[in-house]
Amino acid sequence: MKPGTRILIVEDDSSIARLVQLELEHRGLSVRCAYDGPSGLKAAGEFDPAAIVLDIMLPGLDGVGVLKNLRQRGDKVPVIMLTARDTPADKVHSLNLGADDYLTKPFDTEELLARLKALLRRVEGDEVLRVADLEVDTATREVRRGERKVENLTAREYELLEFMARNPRRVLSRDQLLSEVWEQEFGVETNVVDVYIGYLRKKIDGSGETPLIQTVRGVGYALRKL
Amino acid sequence: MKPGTRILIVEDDSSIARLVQLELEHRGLSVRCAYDGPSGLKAAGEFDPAAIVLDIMLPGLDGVGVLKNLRQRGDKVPVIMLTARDTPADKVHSLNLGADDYLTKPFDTEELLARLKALLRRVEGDEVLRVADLEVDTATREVRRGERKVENLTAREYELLEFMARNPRRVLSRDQLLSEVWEQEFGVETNVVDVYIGYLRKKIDGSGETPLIQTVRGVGYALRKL
DNA sequence: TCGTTCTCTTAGAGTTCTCTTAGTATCTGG
DNA sequence: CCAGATACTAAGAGAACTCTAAGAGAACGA
Repeated sequence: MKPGTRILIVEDDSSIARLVQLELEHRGLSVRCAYDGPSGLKAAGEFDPAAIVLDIMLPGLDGVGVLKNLRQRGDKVPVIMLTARDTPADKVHSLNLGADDYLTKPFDTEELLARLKALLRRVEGDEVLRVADLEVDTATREVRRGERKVENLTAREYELLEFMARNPRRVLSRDQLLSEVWEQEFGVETNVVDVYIGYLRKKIDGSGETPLIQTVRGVGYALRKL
Repeated sequence: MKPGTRILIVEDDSSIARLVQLELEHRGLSVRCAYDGPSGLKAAGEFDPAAIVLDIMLPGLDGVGVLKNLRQRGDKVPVIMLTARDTPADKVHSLNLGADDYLTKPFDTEELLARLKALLRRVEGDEVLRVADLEVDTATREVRRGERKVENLTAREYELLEFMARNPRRVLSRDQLLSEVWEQEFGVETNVVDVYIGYLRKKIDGSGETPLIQTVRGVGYALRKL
């Protein structure tokens, strides 16, 4: 998530809104809050957020109404819906019409963060990362090595590769990879990074090409031409 | 986290300060403590730390005041705030003032370490150290001597070279190198430094170039053009 | 539900690195 | 120029590191 990315929270319970705001700002995001449907809609226009966290239950105009309105005026901003546990099923289903994700209250802030992150990644990163003749299309998650298309990367393998491609040439320590790709605190004793590097090598470097994934003994790994 | 990185702890509870100090020093960091706001400010100026761990509650001048002062005089040193209770006002306040992260007491030392590490990584950046025609890229750990790329430096060799490149022209004693690169206490009887200087010379100075690694008889070694 | 795929752990083999030892070379002061 | 001090080098043992195969359990999809 790029620092300064704008997030709009539309939520009538101001203490929940506040909590979420603090957590997001802590991550470097720029946050604005609205406390009812109409002002939420207005803020969506003026603030031009990269994503919206939208409560279903709202005074004035409810979340579904806000969403419908947004889509009608052609706004494709990604939206995460917050639904109370007892929200009728048909309402939840109607989310499929235009929400990108939803969360049931009460929710874990970590959970919201994770989904937001995923959502933003889908939207903000339509870059193609290039390292030597390796291409990683972050929008479609397609990977090519020269002419050859690399198929069947699993989710974890892809994330590892993308992170490395975002930091080309740099030597990345196992701790760094663990915390960035696996979101584990460092100090955990595991060799899962080594194993996944092995998997990637089979798929990326495994067809007689000059290897791009380098081991830096005693430190970690780097993605680069030798 | 590079060994020898200077960290300043400003915390009035000396037992907490002590605990943190011990943990950090154990990781090879160089730590100084201050126990009130004004002396914290002073230490920030004199000690020139790479990061500051700053308690909000302090006698004399509180953490927010210290931070404000630092920023006013243009000091961009990264700061982690320690907040006693989970007071949102404090969080927001300090983050707005330019704190880089915060932790709520009581906190886990591991947690602090993790955040410190992340912070330093963000700041430390990718320097390229240069001594004469020798280049040491600390991000990629690539080393060049003029046009020639120096390959196959082992971890220890690289660390020694990087440390010397960070202290160019300075004569470094064996004890100094032992404690900074090997993290050994003084007085150990070993000639491992000599041996590694020898390895480095083969790889750095070994191809007919004018030698950069000088022996200073009776004292130690220096990295410099003669 | 059942079978498949994915993730992560474990453990052992092979490799590379580190550091010690011991012997040789070089320097310096007298 | 010699003797003692200091620095350098080669070789090897043991430790540390990395890679891989195999498999258990979780997650996923039909």
